Amino acid sequence: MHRAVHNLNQGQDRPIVSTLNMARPRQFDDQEVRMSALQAFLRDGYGETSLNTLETATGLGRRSLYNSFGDKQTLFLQILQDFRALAAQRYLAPLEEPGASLEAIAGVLGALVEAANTEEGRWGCLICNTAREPIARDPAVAQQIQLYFSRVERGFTRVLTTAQSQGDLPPEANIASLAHFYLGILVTLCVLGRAGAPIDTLQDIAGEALQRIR
Amino acid sequence: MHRAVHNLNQGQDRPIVSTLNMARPRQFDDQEVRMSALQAFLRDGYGETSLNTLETATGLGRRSLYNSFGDKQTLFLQILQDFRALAAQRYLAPLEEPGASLEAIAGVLGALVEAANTEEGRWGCLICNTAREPIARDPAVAQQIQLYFSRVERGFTRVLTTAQSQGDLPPEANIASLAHFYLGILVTLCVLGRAGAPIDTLQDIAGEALQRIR
DNA sequence: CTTGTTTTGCACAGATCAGTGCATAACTCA
DNA sequence: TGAGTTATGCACTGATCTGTGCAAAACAAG
Repeated sequence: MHRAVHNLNQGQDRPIVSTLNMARPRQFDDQEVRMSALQAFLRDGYGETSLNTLETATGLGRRSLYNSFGDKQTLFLQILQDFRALAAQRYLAPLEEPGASLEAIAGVLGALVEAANTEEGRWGCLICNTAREPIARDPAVAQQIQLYFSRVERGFTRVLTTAQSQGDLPPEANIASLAHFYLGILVTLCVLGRAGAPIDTLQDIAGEALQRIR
Repeated sequence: MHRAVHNLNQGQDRPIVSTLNMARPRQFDDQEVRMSALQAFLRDGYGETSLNTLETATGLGRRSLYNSFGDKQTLFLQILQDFRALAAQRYLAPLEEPGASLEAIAGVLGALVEAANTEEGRWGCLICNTAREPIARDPAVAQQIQLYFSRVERGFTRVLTTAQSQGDLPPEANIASLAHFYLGILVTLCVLGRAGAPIDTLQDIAGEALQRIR
């Protein structure tokens, strides 16, 4: 059924646990396992990802999953954090660079459209997906969603503000309003991508949205 | 537990079944039951709405549910159709009136923002919600989603086209692209509403989006 | 090799899931 | 009232769910 093979302790053994008398080492890499679990959660959502699915996705037995990551919800919270960091690095990076111009917004939207070309990219954004699940009513999960959205909004706000101060945006432009707007565009690109909309549609949306600041 | 009381055969008895020798009549109204089930599906999604939930939501026993509507998936398909009709009537109506102007678009977006003031409106759009669920991989469900999105897009296209022909839009405006854009805005309003975004945010998004044609 | 520690596989518990068989209730019509 | 028909309540099935107890496996250190 599920192989727990991997390569045993590939590379150097990291000091996972700081016990004096070391025992049986783990047969997996924490990071890899979390990435595999992320795939599963992206594909099926929290509620419909069973532990059996997680076992086959990660290659671990459920006992190892529980020992290492706690129960399903605890694991999911860790993975939400992983995703936030990953998405920030992959998509929000241009937005958060020190001297980012308005082009950074085009960069973000373009990257999202681009992502819809890959199968995994079609699975959407774990934050947006989770926002529509019952688990989103859990306070800790809701906080993760809030953290991500406000980070996105802050990124847009920063870029728009500097652009306005440099004369790339008219003084009467409403920065906060535009930031909300582009957050909305980001969300819809993820959601429609997941829904299977054709790339052209996504491109049109991004294109029209960018006209707002051009 | 669950009451199957209602009022027995309220109003005139509709000719539900065309049998010569009538038997025990149903103790519920089909339409009401489907509306209650819709609430449940909106709140928890297809995958996480159990039959127990449907029983308490509708007030019926599961045996009656199965006899009258078939299994869970069949019921859900009927309700997807109900929702399409309901949403079209409630939100898309201004868009589909014969002589609709650009103001109709503002009307649609405004109505969606408005809906986020109610608790039920916060539950989002069943189509958008379902698009993210594993059940959306079912062909019949996918078709429902497709039908709704294309109807929305067609509505926007019609209004934009007539507006352009009347000089309310510049001749170089790309109608198809704008229709995609407003479809995207519609989706993001539903999704962010569900995600609990403040009304101001939704208003900003709608407002900025409308600037594109003003 | 022995001892100590952690990981892992397996089987199980208890809950919940969708769906069904069947007896009976409830009604129409003659 | 009685016969015919449908709706409903209840208990049940088999599958699947999350989570856990326990013993054996796998390693480190002495």
